[in-house]
Amino acid sequence: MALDKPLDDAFDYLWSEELIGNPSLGMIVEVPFGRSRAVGVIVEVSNHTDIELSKLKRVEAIAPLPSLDRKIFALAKFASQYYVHGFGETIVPAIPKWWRTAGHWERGLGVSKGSKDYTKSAPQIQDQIICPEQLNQHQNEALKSLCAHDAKAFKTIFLNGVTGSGKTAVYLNYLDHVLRNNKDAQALILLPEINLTPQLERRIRSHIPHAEMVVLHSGLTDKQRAVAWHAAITGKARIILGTRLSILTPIPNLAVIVVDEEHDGSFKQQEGLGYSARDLAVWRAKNEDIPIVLSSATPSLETWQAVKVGRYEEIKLTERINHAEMPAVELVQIQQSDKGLTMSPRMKQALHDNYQKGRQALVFVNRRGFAPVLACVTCGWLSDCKDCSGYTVMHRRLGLRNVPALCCHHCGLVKPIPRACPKCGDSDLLPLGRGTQKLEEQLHEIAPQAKILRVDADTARTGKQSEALFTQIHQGDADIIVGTQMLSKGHDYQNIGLVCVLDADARLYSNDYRAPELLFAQLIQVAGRAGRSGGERAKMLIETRYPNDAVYQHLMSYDVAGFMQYLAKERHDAGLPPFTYHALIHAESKQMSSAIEFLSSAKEFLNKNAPTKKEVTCFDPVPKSLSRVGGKDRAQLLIEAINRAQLQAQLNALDAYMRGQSNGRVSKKGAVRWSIERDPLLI
DNA sequence: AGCACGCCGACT
DNA sequence: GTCGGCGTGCTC
Repeated sequence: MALDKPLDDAFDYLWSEELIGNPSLGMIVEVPFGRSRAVGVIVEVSNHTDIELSKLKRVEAIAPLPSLDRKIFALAKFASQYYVHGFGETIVPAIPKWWRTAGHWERGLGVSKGSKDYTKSAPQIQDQIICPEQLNQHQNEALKSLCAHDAKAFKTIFLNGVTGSGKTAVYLNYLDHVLRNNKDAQALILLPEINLTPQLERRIRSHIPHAEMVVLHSGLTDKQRAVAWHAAITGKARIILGTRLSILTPIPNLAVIVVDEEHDGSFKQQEGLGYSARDLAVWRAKNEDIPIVLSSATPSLETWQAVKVGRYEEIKLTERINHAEMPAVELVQIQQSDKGLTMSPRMKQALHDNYQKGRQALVFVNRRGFAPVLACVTCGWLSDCKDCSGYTVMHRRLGLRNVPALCCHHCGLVKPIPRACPKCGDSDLLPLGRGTQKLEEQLHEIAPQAKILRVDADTARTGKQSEALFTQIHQGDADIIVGTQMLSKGHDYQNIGLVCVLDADARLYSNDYRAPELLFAQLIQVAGRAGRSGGERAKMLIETRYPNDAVYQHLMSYDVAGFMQYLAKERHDAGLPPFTYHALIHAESKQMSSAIEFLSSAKEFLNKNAPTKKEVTCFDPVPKSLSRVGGKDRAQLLIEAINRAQLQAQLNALDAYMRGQSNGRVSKKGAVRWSIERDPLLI
C-alpha cells in the first residue's frame, strides 16, 4: 500500500473479507494508520509479508473511484525516482484532497441533485457569437504540418511562433481535429499560471464546444477539484486545462498533450516533489506513445537544444497576425550609480508624447510595493525582517485596512512603519528604490491628467480583481498601466503605443545563471503586448546600465535564434545545463552550523560512496544567498554531473543514507530539515 | 508528515 | 489551579 508518508515506499495491510471484491493494483482504499486513518493506493497484492503479523491492520473501505491505471503508475514511478521522492508521496497526492477525506465517499459528489455542474460544456451566451477562429495562411500551414503526423505515435513538436502569430488558434484547431477523429480521446493542456485560465477557458469552450472541458488549478476549492479530477479519470472530460499540478491527473484516453509557454518557470514545482511539469509531460507522452506540442515564442534552452539535435521537431510561425509590427526597441542608458530613484528624462518625455497621441502605455517595474527598503539617513539602518536575512518592503497601502506597512516578501511578515530609526532614534527615514506603488505616484506627477492603473500581486489578488482590472484596460479606461511582469502574460491589448521597462537589468547580474534567458523571454513577451493592431508603430523603451549586453543587442532585432545560439555557447563553455546536470541538497535548521554540518556529512558520504567517479562533482556546502527565511537558517549542497545515470545512482544512494539518519525528512541529529532538488533553477 | 503524550510558563 | 508552548516517539 502506497501512503502519503515520508517513511516508506509501501506499507502492508490485510484484506478484509467484509469488503466487496478482491484487492487489485491501483485500487484506492482507506486504512487505519497510527491513531488516525489514511487513504492509500494498492501497489502489490501478495501472500507474504516481512512485518510481524500482529502489527498488520485491515483495509477498511474501497473508494467509489476507478483504479489508477498502469500508465499513471509508470509516470508516478518515474517521477518518484527521478526527483528522489517517496513513491507514496508522489502517487497519493495525485488524488485530490477531497477524495482522500474520510466521509466524502458515501455521499459522493452529489452533482446530479440540482447542484452546479462544473463540467458543463454548453457555451455561454456571450460565447456563442464567437465562431471557431479563422486561420490565416501561415497558421493553416502549421496546422497541416501538425495534422500530418501519426496521431497515435509519440512525437515532440516545438511550435515556434513569434508573439502574436496565433499559436493558440493553431493548437486549438489541432486538438479539435484529434478530438473529432476519436470520440473517446482526451487532451491535456498545461498552462503556466492560473490567471491565464479564465480567458483561455472561454476561448476553448467557444472554439471546441462539442468537447466537455474541465479546469484544474490551485485556485479551485477542494470540491471543484474533486469534480474536475473525477471527470478526467472517468474519461468524461475530453479536455483537461490546467496548471502544472494537472500533469499527474489520471486520464485514461489521453491522446495529445499541449504545453503552452513551455519556457515558463512556473512549470517547475518548488516544494515537495520538485518536478518540472513540462519534462514530465514529455515523458508521459513518450510512455503513452502520443504526440506532445510545446509552444513558445522564446523556448527554454533545453527545448531549443533538443530541436537542434533533432530530438524534437519544429513547426514555425514567423508572421504576426495582420502583420502587426513588433515595437521599435530603444535602449535608454542609465548610470551605474543610478539607484532607480527617478525615471529617466527620455522615458518621461516618451510617456508624455504617447499620452498626447491618445494611446495607452504599459510601464513595467520588477518589484511590487512602494520601495524595496526603508533606510535611515543618519545611521544607515535598513528595514530588515526579524525572521529573514532579506529586507522588508515598504508599502503605502497594504492589507485589508489599506494602511502603510513594512512587509517581508519572503515570509509574509507585516509590521507598522517605525516613526523613528530603531537603531539611532533619528526620525529621518527615507524609502530607497522604487516599486509599483511609488512609480504610480511618480507617474501622477508626470502626467496629472492621465488615468493610471496599477496591476500587481496586491491589486490583482483574486481572479475577480484581475478580471475587473483587465476589463477596465480593454475598455480604454486607463492611459498608463503600471505593473509587474504579471501584466505581460496572456492578455491582449489593443491600443498600446508605448512600453516602458524600468531598471531592466536589476536581476541580470545575479546568482541566477538563467537570468539572461529569463530577461530575454520576458522582454520579448512584453514587447508582444504592443502594436497588435495597426496604427503608428509602437515603441519600447528599456532602461539599462549595460546596453551592449547580448540580451539587449539581440532584442533590438528580435533575433531569438541568434540569442539562443549565443546562450547555448555560453552555457556550454561554462559547463552549465543543459550541457551538465544539477541536483541541490537543501538543508534548513535553527542553527546554520547544524545545516552545514549535515550537508558536510552528505558530501563525505558521496565521496566515500564513489571516490573515483569523475562524472559526478560534489561542491562544498554553502549558506543560501537568502540565508535566513522565516526564522530558519538555510544551506545547500550543489552536485554537478556530466552523466545523468551516475547522478541518479548517487542521489538514490544519498537519499537512502540521509533517510537512515532521519525521522521522515528531519535529521535525528541537529533537527535539520532536508530535501533533494533535481534540475534546480537556481544554484 | 501527522498525531499524541509529556513536562514547564502566563492567564481566567 | 488550567491552557498551551513544542520536544520526542511512533506509525504496516
